[in-house]
Amino acid sequence: MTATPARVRFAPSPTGRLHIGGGRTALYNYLLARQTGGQFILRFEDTDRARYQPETEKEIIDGLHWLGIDWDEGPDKGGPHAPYSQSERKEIYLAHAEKLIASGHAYRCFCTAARLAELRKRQQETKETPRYDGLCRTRTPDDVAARLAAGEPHVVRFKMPKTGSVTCVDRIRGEIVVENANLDDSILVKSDGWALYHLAAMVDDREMEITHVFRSSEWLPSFPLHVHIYNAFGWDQPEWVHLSVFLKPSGKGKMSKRETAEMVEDGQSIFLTDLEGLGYLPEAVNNWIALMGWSYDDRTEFFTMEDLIAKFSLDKLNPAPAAINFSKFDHFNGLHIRALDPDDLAGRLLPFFHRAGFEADLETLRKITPIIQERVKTLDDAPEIAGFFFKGSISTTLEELIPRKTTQAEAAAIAAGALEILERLPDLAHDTTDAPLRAMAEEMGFSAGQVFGVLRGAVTGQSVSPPLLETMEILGREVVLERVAGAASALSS
RNA sequence: GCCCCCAUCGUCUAGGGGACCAGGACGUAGCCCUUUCAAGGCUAAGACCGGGGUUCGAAUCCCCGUGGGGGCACCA
Repeated sequence: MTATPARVRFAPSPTGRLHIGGGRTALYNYLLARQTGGQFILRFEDTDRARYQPETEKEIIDGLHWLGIDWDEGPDKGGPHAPYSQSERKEIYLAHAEKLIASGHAYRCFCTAARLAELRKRQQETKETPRYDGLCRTRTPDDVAARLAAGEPHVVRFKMPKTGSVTCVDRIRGEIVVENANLDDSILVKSDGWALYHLAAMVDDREMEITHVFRSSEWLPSFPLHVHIYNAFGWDQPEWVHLSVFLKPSGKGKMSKRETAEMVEDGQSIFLTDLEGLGYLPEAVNNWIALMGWSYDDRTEFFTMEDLIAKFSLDKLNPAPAAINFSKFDHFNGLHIRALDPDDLAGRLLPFFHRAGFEADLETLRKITPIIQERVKTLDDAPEIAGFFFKGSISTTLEELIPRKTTQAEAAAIAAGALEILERLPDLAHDTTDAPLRAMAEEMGFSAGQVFGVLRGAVTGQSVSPPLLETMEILGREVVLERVAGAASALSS
């Protein structure tokens, strides 16, 4: 797909943790930039100094890097339109606000916060739509000058036309026509001199030559305002792309702060920087979130980053909100785990064994990985399944040593018989142990399952394990014989 | 209350007038494979929100209703 290079940006505000919704917005931006050979820009919208949380800037950067998303311009690496943090661009916004005032598209408003609160309260009581009543809209230049000279605090408001309508074009939804009479005189610059999103983001997108504005559909209500602002400056509109929001798994509304916190306690999370620790692969996260609101065709669902870059298309974006589906997430994680080169997987597994308290080494893990690769859904499953490989000794209960439909005496006979066979074999490679053990089962009148069951319990201490013969091969002769002997004596007592 | 958006299986979705008694995926159930557990294969149940139009013909286009979602800050 060839297109003109897109200049896109991900512009989070460092006021909270980065979740999968933001991750998806960043991903789509990134995909379009890489697909078209354009640029992807990271910008921090940190004009709200009260809600600013510096540590979330690092979290955003770490989260995006983990996903494999990198940017061409940003606060941490500069670029032709630096600075890339809005807190450093205050004067630019102020200058633009002045332009708007001069051209009659904005005005200074001296109403106090108290009056505004009072106004809003009254409007709510009379069930009117809460909005500014326009008191300062018609002040004379002399009046304004006098108040300015007196140092009266004021904000700058957009002078919304009272009549007519505005047509907003969204890439996903098409034309949205809104009556100007329904729109408010929104504040553009606060009394402390900081620009609000409405002004700052528009100015930055323009200055940074952004071609496609990806943002959450939560912005749809102020979309008309933003179109008006662009028009007031005489600028051409960018492509506006309003992404549908993510709904909680039940599909009933957005995830609340409290619910996301509860989720973390339950060992699940929508925060990017939690997902790594929970054993998810960034490849799976990308695949999963890319498909929430976007599709390729009627059957392809497995995508690598390269696939996504090649196949992403604005035309296939879906306007409807999507409920988060964690079981599908697990499914994708499994697919990507199985698609990994085993040595690569072993390297990713290592920290999970260490964290679970096992003194695992990469060399042994590389031997184990092929037999557990298709058994783990998340990386943190692995120590549970294969931790016994790194235990000096295992403790088994009689229950674990006796398979179903088998008596203790039978299990004891199996253990003793198997021990005898294994001791005589030159090595415990899985293809040398296979035939003798099966032959023994037949001679003794047991099913292979019974024999393997006893040995599984003896060797792994678990009733569920990776394939037994391969497991014994990796464990080694000494350990296997010791454990089987231990089981034989336990069973015969 | 007002404004805006959306509407296909439980969930994510394909579908853009006839190719659809609606396809795929997750999940669920069953079977096969099998030393356990997985993985894999096969099968099953499961949806076009309702009502009007337009049309020879509508899941697809239009209108109304209903339902769901989002927003109404000197937050973003």
